[in-house]
Amino acid sequence: MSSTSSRPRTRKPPAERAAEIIAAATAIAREQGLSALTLRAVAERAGVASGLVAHYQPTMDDLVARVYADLVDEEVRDVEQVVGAVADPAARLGALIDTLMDGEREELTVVWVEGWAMARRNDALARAVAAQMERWQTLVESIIEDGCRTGAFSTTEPGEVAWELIGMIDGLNAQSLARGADTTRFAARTARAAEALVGAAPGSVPVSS
Amino acid sequence: MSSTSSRPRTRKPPAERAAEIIAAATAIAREQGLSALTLRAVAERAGVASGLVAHYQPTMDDLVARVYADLVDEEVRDVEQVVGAVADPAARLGALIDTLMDGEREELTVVWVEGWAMARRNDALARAVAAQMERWQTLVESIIEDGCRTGAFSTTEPGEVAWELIGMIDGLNAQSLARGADTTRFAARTARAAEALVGAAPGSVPVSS
DNA sequence: GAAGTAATTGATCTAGCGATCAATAGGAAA
DNA sequence: TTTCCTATTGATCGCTAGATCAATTACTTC
Repeated sequence: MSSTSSRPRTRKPPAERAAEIIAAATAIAREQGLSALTLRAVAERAGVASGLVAHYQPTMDDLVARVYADLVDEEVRDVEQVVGAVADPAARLGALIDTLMDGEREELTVVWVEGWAMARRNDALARAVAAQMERWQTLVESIIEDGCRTGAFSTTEPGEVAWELIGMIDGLNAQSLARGADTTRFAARTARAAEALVGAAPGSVPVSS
Repeated sequence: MSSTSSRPRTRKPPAERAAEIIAAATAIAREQGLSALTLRAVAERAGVASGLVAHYQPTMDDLVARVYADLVDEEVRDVEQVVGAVADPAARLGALIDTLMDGEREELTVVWVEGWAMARRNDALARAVAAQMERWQTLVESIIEDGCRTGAFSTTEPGEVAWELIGMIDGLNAQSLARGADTTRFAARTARAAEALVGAAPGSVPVSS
């Protein structure tokens, strides 16, 4: 009667297994937020014993930071692509606002907000949050600089204005998360505010809504 | 040798004790955030057995929501007072931006951000967050309406603009929390954006920085 | 002064967390 | 085939969380 029903073992190359575990963690974070990332939840999702997760990710704090960085990195790349398809700086700024406020990013807003909150108790995550914010800032700053070069925009501090724009958009997304309201209807107004900040003519930054 | 060193009991009127417990919880939340609100931490702070906290606050979720509501309520009243001392609508809007971005409210920004994150797993807190956001919105909307009445502002949707302003300011405060950067230097720029949103003349909303 | 009410205590229960580790077994190398 | 390495397992440790409750005791009432 020694029917110890043990899980069938499948041995994989370490790199592959490690990738699977991170993929499982990323999927959980996307669906349920960073706070749902527990050792056991990730193990179950990956179809693996909890000890194996710990083997590949010695501390959960690091895994959370890694997943956060991966998710935001993916989003930044996505937005870079959307925005890169538009040539005119003003239109590009409009496309940025559009895509960041189209309501399709609520999953990532959860991650973003939880990142802010959890970073206070997780140093690795705090570093990841800071790093990803700077990626955003760099992206936005380059759009503003382009606009200044073509004369569409006019500001002496594109870097600071970029931070301000990011803060605004993040805040509006966080608010829509908390209120269950739609962000889309703020896009046009945000474009007007953005024009004031970058020194563009009123109405020159187009949004699709 | 029956020296069971038990805590000396002090019996108080239920209302007084309940108030003490809430005060202890509020102090912890202010200093360390909402996530530091544990049954035992509150009990220790209040100088009381853990069971007594549970006696007065049957669930921690409710206590967290209550503390959140109290803290934000206090802040709203404070801002109402600051802003109420200014007669001119444009100056009042400037005073609002000033006081919300003077960097003295980092403690409450932590509470605010944690509220967003924790509300997803705490229904009572979610309701409190929604309620407090509406208080802010009402406050800002009334300023905008005043400005429209005097002709200083011009917008057909003061309520929507109020939501937008709140989102912007919250986002910038959250950002400064995450980056460890100063919010103050964004105040002037935020005033420019606010002018665009409420339909005020550029430079008409004054900030002290 | 006695009796009763209820405020208060602290131990205890269940549940979940991250982390650790001896034991097991898959698969490559000899 | 046999040997060896290590990927993998699952039990377990220590800790903290919220919640529960019988026992205790301070205070009110009669």
